[in-house]
Amino acid sequence: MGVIRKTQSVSLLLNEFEKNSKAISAIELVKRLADKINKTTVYRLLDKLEDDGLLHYFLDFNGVKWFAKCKICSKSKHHDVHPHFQCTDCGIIDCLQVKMNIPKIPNRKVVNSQILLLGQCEQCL
Amino acid sequence: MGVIRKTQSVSLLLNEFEKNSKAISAIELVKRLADKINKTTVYRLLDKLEDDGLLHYFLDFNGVKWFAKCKICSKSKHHDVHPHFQCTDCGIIDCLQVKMNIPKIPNRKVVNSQILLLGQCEQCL
DNA sequence: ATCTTTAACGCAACTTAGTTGCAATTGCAA
DNA sequence: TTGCAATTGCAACTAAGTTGCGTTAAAGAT
Repeated sequence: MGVIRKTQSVSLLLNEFEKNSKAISAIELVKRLADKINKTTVYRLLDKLEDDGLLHYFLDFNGVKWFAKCKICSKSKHHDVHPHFQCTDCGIIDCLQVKMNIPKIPNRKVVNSQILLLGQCEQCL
Repeated sequence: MGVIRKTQSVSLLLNEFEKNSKAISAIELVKRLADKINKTTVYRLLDKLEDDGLLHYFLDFNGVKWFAKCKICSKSKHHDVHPHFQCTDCGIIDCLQVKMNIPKIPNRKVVNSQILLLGQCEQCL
């Protein structure tokens, strides 16, 4: 991985993330780009862009993969560990720019975390 | 849902959770019980036991469903919202009996959370 | 103890997110 | 503009989980 060519597919895909700052599910991306990019290519590009630190991903309440733009990540490591918020009514997901305190666990070494908060978003309240 | 009969399948399934207090993935349970209970039945029972408050479930790092015994849940609601810890080396998952502080998010109502901590367990350190 | 009801079960076929192998194409550097 | 490795599309596959339906078996009633 690492080097990535500036192909049409790459810009089409990244363009989807420029529209707004919300996260987008892989499924949704495949649908949106169905007539322009093959499903396989979408998944492969998402993996690559994640690997290169341009996107990060996480799983929603149903185990579906979502992607969002990285803000402070580098190629070598995803530093941008933050919670995500999913609205249980409309399904939308946001990255939350809040710090959460990860407790020390005796006899274990915690190196990463996945935090999904569920509830109702501004629109649905 | 609600009423559950004390069938052989139910006791076989619950018996798996009596062996120790670790969480078990649905996949693992299907495998372990393959020659005694049909796959469909395992999934249906897990759903029902979850519904009845005897088990709770969550998703691991790969989106796989895991189940564990509930300690303070009732039929009507899962109160037992706690983080889970998954070892990235051996894959084992524990329920953590620690309280995590869920931050208030402006303009949103947080009603639930899924927190997965990743790292190395006591055995693998 | 036997009957009756209906929840629970097994089986096969299905759904769907995501992956793999491979041949064809294309970006890009020489 | 040529060569070649990276990228892409296609078709077929994988695997977790679900659905429909006919059969079996708990458990209360007789």
